[in-house]
Amino acid sequence: MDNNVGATARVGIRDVAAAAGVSTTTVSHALSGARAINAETRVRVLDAAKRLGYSPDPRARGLRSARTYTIGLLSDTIAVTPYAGQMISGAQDAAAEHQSVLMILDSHAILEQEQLGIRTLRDHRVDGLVYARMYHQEVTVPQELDGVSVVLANASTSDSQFSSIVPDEEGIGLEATRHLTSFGHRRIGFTTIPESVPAAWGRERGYRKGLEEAGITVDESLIVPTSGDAAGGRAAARLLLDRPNRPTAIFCFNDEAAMGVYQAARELGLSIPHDVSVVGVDDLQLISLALVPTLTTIALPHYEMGRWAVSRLFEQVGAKPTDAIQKKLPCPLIQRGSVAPPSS
Amino acid sequence: MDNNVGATARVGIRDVAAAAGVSTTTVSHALSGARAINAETRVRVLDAAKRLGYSPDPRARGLRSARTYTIGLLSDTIAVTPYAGQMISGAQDAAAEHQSVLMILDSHAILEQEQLGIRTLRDHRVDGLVYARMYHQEVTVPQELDGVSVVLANASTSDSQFSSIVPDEEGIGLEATRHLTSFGHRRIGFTTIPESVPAAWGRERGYRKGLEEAGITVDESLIVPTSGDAAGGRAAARLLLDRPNRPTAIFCFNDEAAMGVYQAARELGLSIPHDVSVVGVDDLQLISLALVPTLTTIALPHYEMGRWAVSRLFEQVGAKPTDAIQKKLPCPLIQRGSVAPPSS
DNA sequence: TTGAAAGCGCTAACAG
DNA sequence: CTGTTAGCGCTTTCAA
Repeated sequence: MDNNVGATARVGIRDVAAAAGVSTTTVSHALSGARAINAETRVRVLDAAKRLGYSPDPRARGLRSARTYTIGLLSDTIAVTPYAGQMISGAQDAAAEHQSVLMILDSHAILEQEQLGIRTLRDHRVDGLVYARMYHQEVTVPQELDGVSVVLANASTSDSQFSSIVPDEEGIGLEATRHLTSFGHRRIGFTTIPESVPAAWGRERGYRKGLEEAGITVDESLIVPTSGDAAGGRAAARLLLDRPNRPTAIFCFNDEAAMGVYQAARELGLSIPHDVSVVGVDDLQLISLALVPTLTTIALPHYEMGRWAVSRLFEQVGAKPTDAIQKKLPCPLIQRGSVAPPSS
Repeated sequence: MDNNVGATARVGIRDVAAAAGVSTTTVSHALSGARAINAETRVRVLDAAKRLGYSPDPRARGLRSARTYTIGLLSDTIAVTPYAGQMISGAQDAAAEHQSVLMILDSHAILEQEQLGIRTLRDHRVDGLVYARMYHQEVTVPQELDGVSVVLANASTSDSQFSSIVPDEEGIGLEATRHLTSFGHRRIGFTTIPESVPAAWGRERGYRKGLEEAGITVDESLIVPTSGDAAGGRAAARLLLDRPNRPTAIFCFNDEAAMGVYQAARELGLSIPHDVSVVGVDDLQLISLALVPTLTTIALPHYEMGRWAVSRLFEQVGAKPTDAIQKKLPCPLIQRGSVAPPSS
């Protein structure tokens, strides 16, 4: 009866029911598996559904049952780095496995926008919410999220009721340092950032631990806090390399800083990896693969974090708050061309 | 009656109606403005709604009316570059202005995934769909999208019924070349990519036009197709710079290639911008701001494209196919440190 | 200017 | 194992 010209009317559950000669209830259950159905009947229904190209309207579904087949992703910034894309990608893949879709909202790190975003996502009755940060941070989950199932990605919180996933920052420092000591380096510089964030103190702790393991006393003058970009890395490297008894290797806070270290080394007439070895963090391939020599670096698992967070959301349905998991993800070291044994 | 322990029942339109002493119909209209309401009554309703923190359930709304307050964004890759984030960000901002939310789906450039994505987005009854590419391409809009309101972002198609937005590639080549000739350069190299895509032939056409404008005959040997990454740029620059009568400036297909040009120049003992000027395309700040000297480059307006596409979707409601707009966005040249007058 | 009633497409509760 | 009935929270007729 609803034969609009041009637009084919969407096939609904009733069409399938009619085609299969059963009630809509049976169709619903045959498709969802919510209750036992005669094998033959099921086949008939599934068949009709497939033939007609039927798939249920998630809105109607959600209106009646609790679920909307929709997951919210609320982050502070998605525009700046390639990380965001990977995290979104992981989250989306996990959501798809559960027949769900991602609703993405970026607060641009503005409180007001965040609250608006929460409101919007709540209005849409998302089944769960990933509260994500682009740079590993400690956060407090906004009150407005009360009653919503939340998992933190690349962020942690003191409130133990929330599941969260973050990179193992200490492990990053440890791996990088171990890698360098295993090549025989004993004077290893570390460019870090001045902010007191998990990435900074975690990596530093790992760095210290790695030196300790190798029986090396930490030389505090080898730890240089600067900005976490190329300019910062360049400045730090100048400080470290332009002096007697310079380090034979530098562990950089991130790949951008490593790029700056390359620049400084060049300016000082030092070659990488022959005169100085370099390890970065992030594996921003735009940089790590472009540098000459290519950069040995530790990859941050943004895809995995996004994926895990959403999967956790689904597992978490009906779980007690005490079941929350705080996960630290190990980060792989990608061996490339910027590390060699010390030459001296 | 629905006093669950812990969970506050959501306030619905009925609660507002009761509080304001009117029918749900009146509340609906007072909030949507769909029909005239007595001024006092309206105030009373709006007041009650605000006090109770009411906002309508978009699913229920969508079930009854046509709209879902949801826009789909289907792209080929969101994981690799920072572009994606900017495009998403722009799209999201535009959606928010229309009280809508973005549902993002990434096909990972796999046909099967794309079809699944379309299916999902259709199931969710998105009000419109942005069909996006991360690199400017010519595409054919999949048949499965029939009946859905579609706008293309960073992609164009021969089918004139679709609105689309792409960067003005010819303008990019023209601007870059003009900028260089305005500094007095007359031998200008161009590193491009071998693929026959709009970005390649568009920028080349602009480059030729720019030279022509300045009364310079094109030297075909100055046009070098390679891969559009640092390695490619490096190889191309070696070819261009390591010979007599070398160009005094190079226009690079993108910032990554420009990074390679920097490397080659260094290896050949040439300084930028003194011996060679360089212009890139993309303004990937990870690179353009990190290079020494900073890179003069042309920014690709991904944020704007995302934003425009979604805005267009909303304008388009009820428009005839003949109203479709194919837009080319001019791209701003960002002047930084890599261009100077030729030294010779 | 307002309200009552119907119904969007589905699933849950309640029969049988 | 299956069907009938009710109703999720809204907006849209239709009627006053």
